[in-house]
Amino acid sequence: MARRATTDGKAGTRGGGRTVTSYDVAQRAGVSQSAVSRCFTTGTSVSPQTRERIMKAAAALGYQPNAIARSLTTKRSNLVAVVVANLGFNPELTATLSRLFASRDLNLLLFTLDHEEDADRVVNQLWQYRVDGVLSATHLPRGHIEQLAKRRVPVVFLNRVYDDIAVNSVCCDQVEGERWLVDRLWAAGHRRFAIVSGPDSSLVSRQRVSGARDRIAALGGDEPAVAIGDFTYDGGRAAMRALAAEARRPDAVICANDMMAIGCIDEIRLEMKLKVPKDMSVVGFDGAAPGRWGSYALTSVRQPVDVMIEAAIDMLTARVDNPAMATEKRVFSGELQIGVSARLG
Amino acid sequence: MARRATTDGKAGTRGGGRTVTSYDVAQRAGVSQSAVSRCFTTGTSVSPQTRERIMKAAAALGYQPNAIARSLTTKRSNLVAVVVANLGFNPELTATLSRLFASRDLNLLLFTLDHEEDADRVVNQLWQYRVDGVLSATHLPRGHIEQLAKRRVPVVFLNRVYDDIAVNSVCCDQVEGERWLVDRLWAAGHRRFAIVSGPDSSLVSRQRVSGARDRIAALGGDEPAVAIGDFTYDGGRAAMRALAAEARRPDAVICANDMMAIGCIDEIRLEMKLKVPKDMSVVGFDGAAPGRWGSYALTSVRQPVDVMIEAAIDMLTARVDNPAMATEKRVFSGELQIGVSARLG
DNA sequence: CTCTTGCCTGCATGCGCATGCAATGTTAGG
DNA sequence: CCTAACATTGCATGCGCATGCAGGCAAGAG
Repeated sequence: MARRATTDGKAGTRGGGRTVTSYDVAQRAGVSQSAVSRCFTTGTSVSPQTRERIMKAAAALGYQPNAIARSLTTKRSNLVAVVVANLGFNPELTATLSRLFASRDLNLLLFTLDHEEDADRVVNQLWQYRVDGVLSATHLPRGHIEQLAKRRVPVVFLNRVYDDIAVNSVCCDQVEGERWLVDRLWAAGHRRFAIVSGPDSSLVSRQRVSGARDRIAALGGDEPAVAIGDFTYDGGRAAMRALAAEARRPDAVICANDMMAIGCIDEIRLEMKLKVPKDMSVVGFDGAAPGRWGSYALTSVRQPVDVMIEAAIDMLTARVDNPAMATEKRVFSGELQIGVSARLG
Repeated sequence: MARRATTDGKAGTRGGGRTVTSYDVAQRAGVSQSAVSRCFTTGTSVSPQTRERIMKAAAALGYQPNAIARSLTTKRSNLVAVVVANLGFNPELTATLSRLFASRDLNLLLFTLDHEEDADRVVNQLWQYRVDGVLSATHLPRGHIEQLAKRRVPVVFLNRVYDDIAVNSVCCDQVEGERWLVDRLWAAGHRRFAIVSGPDSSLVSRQRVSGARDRIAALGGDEPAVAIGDFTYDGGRAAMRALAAEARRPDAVICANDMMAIGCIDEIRLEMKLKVPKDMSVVGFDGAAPGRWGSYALTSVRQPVDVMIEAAIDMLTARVDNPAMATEKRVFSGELQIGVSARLG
């Protein structure tokens, strides 16, 4: 009956202890291995009494189905690769992701991308593990995106959009958010704008910057000075230092994210010895936690992170079930978060 | 020859596209599947010309070995479960981990634990995926630790120690760090100490608190007032508010971590309208990034996170290779980080 | 009472790869 | 030139589970 001896004491060894397999449970329950398998698979028919006996045997032996073996046959790993950039990634992001994944029986394989060259390694790894999908909060090289598409691995981008290729994405309306900020600053009388951008390689940064700049132009304002940051606190301080050296001191600084806005505020207060927002207004973008701290109380645009992540996971799982589904972009509006870092109208 | 038709166009399907297997590569290269397998396994002998032909065929087909199938036979998944607490976890932690894992060909399965009840789910999942080891930066219930030990899954704790069971751990010397802080504060003339602890359930918090309290007592100081926080900014503010209501206003506040110290500083400055450190000194513990921001410049004890994580991974991999290895504790000294949030002697 | 359905169940097999074993070719030593 | 030792290679098999298929059984229809 048995295809092999289940008591050879060698197979299934792991550092000395045998692992319990469905065969062991089957034997103890006096049923076939298939019955055990069916018992742990949803949507299969097992009689109540059989199920009970199997469950009892399983509990007695401490049996847990081997997800690895399972995914070998089902071609579903229940693993989702999450790719984030090392620098300045949102700490709440992974926590939220993990929580939402758990409720969907998905597991999170985390990759961080320090440099673009790492993309090779990451894409290889996630392919080798046959992840069901990829959720990327960072830019991925075109070639790799195409490769994943060819292999039919669904990919959803979080706050990364590509204008030249069709990819699934969930993002926050950057342009709209910046428009809100500029409008309010303008209404309060600000006319000398400065912008602290993120790196040029970041499309989100470019969108936010052009969103702000375009609105300023539309309102008839002067072309703002731009300093380039790197999305970090130190980058924000350095950018502010650069702006301070300019001939015409700005009265409103628009930062491409909250971390840099915080850096700017510290630079303004501690080095330039000016008051925020009396002497200079500062606004950010993101809704990061430290921006809400009392010392900063940033005026910013809060991204609905939870909603966005939930939407991303939904998009992803839908495409895991149906890989042919059309690519889609979902854009959520942010929420104006009014603090005291800017004089507003 | 072939055990099955590799061209049936059905097996290996994934949403329509066939996946490339070692059989396909073997066929194209005119060798056996074993040769392909050996070619992708280190420590096996394949002649240079065979290897070249196989590699060429593999590249042409875009073949990547299936890690799932591999781990089914090797009983090594190259997956390490990382368990972190949702609240107040160190964002740099996961980034550093991910980076160090990549250099060791390990992959990171991330789990976050909101509530202790989730431990069941998490331990089940990581067991089902047959992870090679577990790295936990949060507390795990005794029962689960024992279960993992019985299953011979190596576990290493980061900054969590257990005094009643033998577990592997890497931590920072909390007591020593607090002693340094207290000594310096004492030398500067502080005598009215207050302590902001973390939750009672946190052993790290208890160690830090008793480290500080014991040193104060040893120096002959009065018993400090204690307010309980939750390791968050808001928790720190609330705790400081509670301390401010006490009859005897402290001149030095010792916080169990940096986030709460930041909260305390904001509360002192913004609500109590006092100066830090002129009117009150504040110290933290961790070396968190925001603590180094100009507005706070926390005096704290920096934990050597990189070194600790590296040590943890080393401990873990050593035990993956040799599960019988004795349990071990490695304690690293922190580094006194002097800011301007405290008057020091 | 017989035949048809439908529900459970076991059997056999495959998922993609690693590996022990045997067979082959290769080279060195005598 | 012959034999031993070695380096490669292929074959067969198993890892643990899911699933198509067919057999068995009970209930319902005629």
